[in-house]
Amino acid sequence: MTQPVWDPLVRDCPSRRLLDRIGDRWTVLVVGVLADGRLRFSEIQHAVDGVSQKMLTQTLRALERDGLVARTVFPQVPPRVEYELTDVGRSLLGPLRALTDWATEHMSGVLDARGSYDEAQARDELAAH
Amino acid sequence: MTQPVWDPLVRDCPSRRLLDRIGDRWTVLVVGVLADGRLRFSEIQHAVDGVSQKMLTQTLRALERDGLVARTVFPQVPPRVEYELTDVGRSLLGPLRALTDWATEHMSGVLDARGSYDEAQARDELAAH
DNA sequence: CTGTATCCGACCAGATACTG
DNA sequence: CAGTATCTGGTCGGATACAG
Repeated sequence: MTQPVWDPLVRDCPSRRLLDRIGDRWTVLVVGVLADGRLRFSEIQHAVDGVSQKMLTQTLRALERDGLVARTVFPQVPPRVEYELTDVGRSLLGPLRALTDWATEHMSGVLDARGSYDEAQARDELAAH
Repeated sequence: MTQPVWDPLVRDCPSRRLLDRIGDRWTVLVVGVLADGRLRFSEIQHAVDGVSQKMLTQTLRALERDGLVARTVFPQVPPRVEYELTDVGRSLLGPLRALTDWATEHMSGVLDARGSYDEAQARDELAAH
């Protein structure tokens, strides 16, 4: 018996590229803050702590290109640009929430496991002398 | 109203670090091929197309450190090492499947959106001359 | 305010060679 | 078979300066 559920992931490049996008450092966070509604560029930057202007621009462009985020420019001075999730973008919220829920639930357990592993490593290194 | 669901993601570093791990290039694929059961190192490498020995080792070590994968060494010559998901590791399969299902379902739409966006870009660049 | 352009350091990942 | 060690090119991302 093979792994039918995972075949697309392993063999099929297109779906893997989608996962690559989700995997980057800021995409999930940006989609997250856009979950509630429209936001201006500066509002997103403020909400996603630590993101640089360059990275936020790149992330939003990629999301727009993939049709997950809609960009609206208001012809004003100074400029006003607002971003919001499209229907497709919103459809990603469910799966993403499943992941973050898992992370929240298992965070402490994983952190403990890391501690134990690192302790064991330290002991082994000492024993090597 | 704030974004209560996403606050942990944006502000809480530990849970973000968990997502960072999932976001790397090979973790999801390795967890995927281990979904069915125990596998040897070489079997995993064969199943996950394109992964180098170095990256597979690093990925498996990280998963072991986090308690998502169990590593069993058989004291033989030549060595035999088997990997399998722990209970925690298996608990990640559900959320992961939600994501891959989403990717499969929306793949073509996203690809179309990319094509349209790139076309529009090309037109704009031509119009600039 | 919302970008774009450029430079540069840090990290990632592949290739290769070697070991128990 | 299952790693470790090292080198190196490429990419990511931050800082800065500047533009519309």
